[in-house]
Amino acid sequence: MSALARLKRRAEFLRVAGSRRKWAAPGLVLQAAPSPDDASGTPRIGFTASRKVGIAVERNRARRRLRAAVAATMPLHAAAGHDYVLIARAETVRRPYADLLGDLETGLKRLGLWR
RNA sequence: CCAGAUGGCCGGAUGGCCGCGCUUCGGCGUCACAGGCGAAGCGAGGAAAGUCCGGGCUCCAUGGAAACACGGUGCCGGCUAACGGCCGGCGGGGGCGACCCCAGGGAAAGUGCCACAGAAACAUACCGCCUAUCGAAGCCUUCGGGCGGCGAGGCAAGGGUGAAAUGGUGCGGUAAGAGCGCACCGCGCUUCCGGCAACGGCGGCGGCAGGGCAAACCCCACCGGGAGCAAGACCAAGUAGGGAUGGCCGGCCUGCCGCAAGGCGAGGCCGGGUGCGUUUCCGCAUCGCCAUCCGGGUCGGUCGCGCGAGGCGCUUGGCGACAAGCGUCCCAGAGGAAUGGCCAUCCCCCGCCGCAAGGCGGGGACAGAACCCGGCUUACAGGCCAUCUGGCAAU
RNA sequence: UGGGGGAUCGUCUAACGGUAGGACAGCGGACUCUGACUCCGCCAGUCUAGGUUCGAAUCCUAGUCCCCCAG
Repeated sequence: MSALARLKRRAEFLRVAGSRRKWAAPGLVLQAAPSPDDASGTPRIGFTASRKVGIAVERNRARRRLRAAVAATMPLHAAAGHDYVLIARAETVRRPYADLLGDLETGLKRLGLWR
C-alpha cells in the first residue's frame, strides 16, 4: 500500500462519516470526504469492522479482504485528496472476491471519485 | 467382528502470483538520524477463548507487634515455585465389567431453621393397646369373689401425617408393651495386628448413649497486604498552581468589627480533626476538613517486551504426578493492531450422474497472541495410536 | 486488555430456603348514547445447565447475554 495512507484516529473516522457521502454495497459500505489539509495528497483509507460482523476471526478476515481489494484497486483509481472509510458487513467474509472488487469499483464511480 | 472404557496425539498438504510485520545484512541517502530500495530468516493456538484459581514482574502501603475483622480452602500421603491443580491411596455411590462419580473435617461448643400436614419436628400421645397396680357407678354371685373398663395410671406395638417419627428382622417375654432378654445385621467405644496416615482386619465391651440441615450462622486447622503492563519508568510538548455551592469544632492569645453585650477561620498556640482496614499504645503525613459540581492541559515517542519454573531427544530414579543428569535448539512481538488475498493440484466428507473407471457441484471444525508462565473450565469437523472390558464366531 | 456490576410477565419493580406479588400495557366484560375515568376477570414470568436440600427465584459450580469504569 505504498501509494496510500491509513486513517487511525477515531476523530478522523467520525469526520469522514459526518460528510454523509456514502455508498452501500452488499459486500461493503464506502464513505468518502475531502482531506482537510492537503487537497492533492495521497488518498487515505480507514477500515472498520464492528462486532456485528462476527467474532474476532471473522472481523480480521473481513478487514484483510477489504485491504486486499483496496490494494488491488485504489492506488490506480481512487481520486487524490480524499479520505475513505470502508465498513465491513456480515457478507464481506462470504462474498466472492470478484464481486467484492466490483462493489468497491462501483462505489468509487457512484461517489464520483473514480479516476 | 460388534459394543464400550481409559490414556495420548494430530488439527489439512504442496506449489505459483501479489502483499504485510519484525530482525539481520547490503547498497542509496544523511554531519548523524529519519526515510525509502533489495535480499535472507522468522511470523497464532490446543484451546491464543472464558478470566475461575496460583505465581513471576511493577508500583503503592510496608514502621512494631498482637488481637479482631474479612476472604478462601477442607479425607490421607505425596508432587510442585505455588495452587482451589496433578498423582497415588482411603471411604461412600453407580456399572455384568474395563471403569466412572463424590465441597468427603466438626451436629454431646453454641445459636438458628425444619413451611403445610401431623398428637408430637426434640422431647410428645390423636386414634389405639392394656387393667398387673389404685379408686368407683352398675351387674352377677355359691358372699370367697368375679365381670365391668368410668377415672387415675401403664405402653409406644399397630393406624394415620410427613422428606424425616428416636435402630432393623426374628424369637422369647409381658396385663399390654418396650433392647426388657437373646441371635444376626447396623451403630458407638476399645485391646491387639497391618499401614507414615486416612483407614482396614480379628476380638472384646456397650443395649443404643439420643433426627436432619454447616453449598444456615458458626467451631477447628491451614493460607492470604492492596492494585494491576491502561502496572510502571524516561523523553518531548504543554495549561493550571484554580473556582462555585452546601455541611462540620472547643479553649486561650493576638488582630478586626462594635459604645457595650458580643461577634468574626483573619492569624498563632494547645486540645484535636483527617488519612495509613479496625482497636490499643507508639510513629508518620497533613492543617482547616468533607461532599457535590464547574473550569483547564495532553490523546505523541521510547522502554517495560521476549533465554523462559523454555522446547525437543536420550538416560537414570519413582507405581505415578514428577525429579536429576547429558545433549541439542532459539521459537511471533503488533499497536485502528502484521501473520494475509487470489489461483491450481492432492487429501477427506456429502449430493447427483454412471454397470464401472470416472465426471460434475458443494463443503473442510472450534477459533486470532496483546506482559509472561503453571493449571482449571468451556468450544471443537474429522482422524490416528496404545492398553483394557463385555458379547458373538472360529481355532 | 484489565477491573466491577447485573439478569424475575411485553415494560418497571417486590418476594426470612416453603403457593412467585404489585403497577403499567394488552384482551374480554360491566357502567355510558359514545369515549375517558372507575370496577371485575383473563393473559402471562424467575437467562441456561448441573449440584446441595424434603423443598431453590434465593445457596454453590459452570456457561450465555447485557451494562459500567479506566492512562
